[in-house]
Amino acid sequence: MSGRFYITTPIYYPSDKLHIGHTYCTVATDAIARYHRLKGEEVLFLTGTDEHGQKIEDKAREAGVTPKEFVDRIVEGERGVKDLWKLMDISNDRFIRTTDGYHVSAIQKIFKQMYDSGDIYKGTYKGKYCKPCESFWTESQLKDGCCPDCGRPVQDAEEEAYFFRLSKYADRIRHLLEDTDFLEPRSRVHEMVNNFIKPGLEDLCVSRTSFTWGIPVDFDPGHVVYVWVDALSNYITALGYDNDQYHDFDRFWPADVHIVGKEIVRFHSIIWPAMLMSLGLPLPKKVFGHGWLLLDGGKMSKSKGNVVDPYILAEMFGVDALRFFLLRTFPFGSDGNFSNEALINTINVDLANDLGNLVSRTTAMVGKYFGGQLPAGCGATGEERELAAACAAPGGAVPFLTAAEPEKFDAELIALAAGLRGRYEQAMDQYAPHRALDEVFQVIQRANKYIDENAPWVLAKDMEANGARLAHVMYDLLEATRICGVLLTPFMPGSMDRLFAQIGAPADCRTWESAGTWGALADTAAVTKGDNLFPRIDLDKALAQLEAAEAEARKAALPAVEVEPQLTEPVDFDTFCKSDFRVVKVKDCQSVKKSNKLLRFTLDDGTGTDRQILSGIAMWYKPEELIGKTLVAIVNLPPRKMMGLESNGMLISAVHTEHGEEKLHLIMVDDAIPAGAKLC
RNA sequence: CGCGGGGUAGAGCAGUUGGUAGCUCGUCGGGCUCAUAACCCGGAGGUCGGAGGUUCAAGUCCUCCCCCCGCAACCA
Repeated sequence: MSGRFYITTPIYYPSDKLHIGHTYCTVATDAIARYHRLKGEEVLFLTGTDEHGQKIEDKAREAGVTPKEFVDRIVEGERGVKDLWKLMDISNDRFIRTTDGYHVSAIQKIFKQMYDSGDIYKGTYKGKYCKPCESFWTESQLKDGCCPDCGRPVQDAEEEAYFFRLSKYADRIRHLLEDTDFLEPRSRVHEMVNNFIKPGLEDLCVSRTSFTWGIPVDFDPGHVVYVWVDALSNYITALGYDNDQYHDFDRFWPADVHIVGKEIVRFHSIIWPAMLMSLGLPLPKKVFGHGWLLLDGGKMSKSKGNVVDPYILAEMFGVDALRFFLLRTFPFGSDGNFSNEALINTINVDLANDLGNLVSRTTAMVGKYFGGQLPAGCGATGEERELAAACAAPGGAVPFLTAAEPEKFDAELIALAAGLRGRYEQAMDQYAPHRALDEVFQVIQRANKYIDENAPWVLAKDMEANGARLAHVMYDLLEATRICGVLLTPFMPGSMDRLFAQIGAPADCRTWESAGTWGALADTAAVTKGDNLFPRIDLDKALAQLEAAEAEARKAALPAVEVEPQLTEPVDFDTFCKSDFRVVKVKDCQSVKKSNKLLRFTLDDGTGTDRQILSGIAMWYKPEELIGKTLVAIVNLPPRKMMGLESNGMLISAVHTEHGEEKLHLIMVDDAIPAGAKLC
C-alpha cells in the first residue's frame, strides 16, 4: 500500500498578495498530501511562485524597486506567500521560486535541449510595431489599426522569436484528453478539445525580446524564455531535473497529480504534456482542475474590489475552521459561492454543534461518571470486533442488524464507523474531499444520536445496575470519535491533536491502520475535558466585525485617490489644435446589446445632423439619466466600429482611481451652452 | 448560430447507468437535560427554467426556446 506520491499546486504569480482562491487550492492540495502521508506513503508536496514576466517588471517599476526586490517582498516578506502558507498549516515539502538559481540554469538547459532536438526553432513573430511605445502588437490587439496604448499608427514589423512545435503533438494530446482519465473533471475535456484542439494547435511563441525580466536564452542574447517553458518546468526542476539542487527526479516523476485552477487547465493539459513529450519524459498521471470561489455569483477580482483576505478569516475563526469550511462546502471540481455567512454557519453547525459538542459531552460524561477513566474490560467485545472487521473489509456490506436494543444501537454505530475509512478513501481517491468529509459527519451525527438513544444520564442514576453498560456506551463514543478524528487529521491537523489529547488517544491510535479498526483505543485511556475544540460563533457580531476588518484592510492597502502621472512629452501647439472639441447635447442614449460596457449616444453636435458615438461607460451611468445632458466630445476622430456599430468621436471624461476602484465622470457643462460650441 | 458551466422547497446545494424527489440552513411542533442555548424525533414547504418528443415510466434521454455566470469579444 505504501508507495510514493508526488503532488503539486500551481506556482502562483506574485504580482499581488494572494487571496482566498489561492488559499483554497493550496489547502485542498495540502489535505490530499496529508491524506497520502497518513496512509503511509512517501509524499512530496511542491508549491511555489512564478516570478518572471512583463507584469512584474511593470509593477516593480511603479513601486520603484527592482523586480527581484518586488517579488522578494511578496514571497518572503511579512504576510507574504510563505507566511500565508505557514499560517494555513501547509505541509509542503518544497517551495520553488522560478528565480532560484538552480531553476534558472535548468530552464536554460531544457530550452537548449528542445532547441537541439528541433522542437524549438527560431522564427519570426509577425506583428505590428508602435515606435513611440516600442511595443509589438498582434493584428487582433490593434484598435482600429492603431496602437492600443497610444492610438498612433503602427507599422508592419517582424520580430525574431523562438517557437515550440506544439502542432506536432496535437494528435497525441487529443488522444490523451479524450481517451484517458488524464484530465479531470471530465467536463473540462470538452472545453479543451472544442476550444483549442479542434481549431488546430498552432506553434507556441516561447521567447520574448520585449521585456527583460525573465530567464535569458543563453545562446541568444536579447531573448528571454517566456512563461510556458519557465513556469511549467518547475514541476521537474524542483525534483532536480537538469540541476544538482535536488536528486529526486527518478523517485518522484511522473507526478501523481497536478492540482490546478480551471483557468490554467489549458496550459497543464495541452502545453505541458507536449513539452514533456518533446523532452521524452513520462507524463503526469493526472491534472485535476478545481473550480473557483465566487463572490455574489461573480468572479473574485482585484478590480471589483471584492477580494477576500484569508489572513482576516484565519485570525478571526481559526486556521482549521477555515480549511475545513473550504473543503467541506464546495464540490472540488465546480465553482462555489463563497460568503462569510456560509463560513460561520458551517463552523457553527458542523464543527461546534456536531463535532465539538460530541467531544465535549462525551469527555464531560466520562469525567463525571468515571473520573476520567473507564473501567478495564468495558471496551470492544469480540463480537463487535468481528462485526467491524466485516464492515471494514473491502466491499464488505453492512450486515443486517437484527439485535434488540440496546445492542442494536451499538451495532449500527460500529458498523457505520468501521466502514467509514473505506468510503472516505474512495472519495479522497476521486479527489472529492467534500464527499469524504460528508461521510465523516454522517458518523459524527450518528454518534450524537447514539447518546440520545442510550441516555447515559439515566443509566448513571443506578451505577450498580448499569455501570458496565454505561462504561461500554462511553467507550463506543470515544472510539467512534477517535476514528473520525483520524480521518479529519488531513483537514484539521492542529485541532485533531487537541481532540486526541482529550480522548486520550496515543500515537498508535491516530494511524490510518487504526482508523479501520474498532477497538484500537485502550478502554482505560485517560480522558480529559479540555477547552472547547470549536467555540460557537455569534453570526451577527462576527459579520459586523469582519466587515469592519475588511474595510480597514482595504483602506490600508489602497491609496484613497490615484491619478495618472502627467505626461512629460510636449505636444506642439499645431498638433493640439487639430483636435476638434465640441459641446454636444444628448438626444438619446441606449445600452448596446450584448455589451456590458458600451452605451450608444445620439448627439446634437450643432450641425443639424445627428452624431452617433459609442462610449464604454455603462459601468458608471444608466443611459436614461444622460438624456438631455450637455457634454464634451472630440468630433474629428476617424470613425470606428465597435460591436458592429459605428462611433464618430469620443466623449470626454475625467478618470481616477479611488481605493483601487476605477472612477469615471463625464465632463458635463452648463446647459446654457449651445450644441456645436467649439472648445479652445 | 463563438466556447463552456448552470437554472431542483425561502436560501445554498446532492441527485451515478430513466423506476415513489433528497441534504444543510431557516421555519413550525415535540422530546431530552450529558453537552458549546448545543443534541434527538416529527411536520409544513417543490408543476425539478419553459414547450414539445421518446418510454409502461423522464429531474435524469432527444429537439427547440428563455434566463444567469464564466471565457472570448468589446471598453475608440
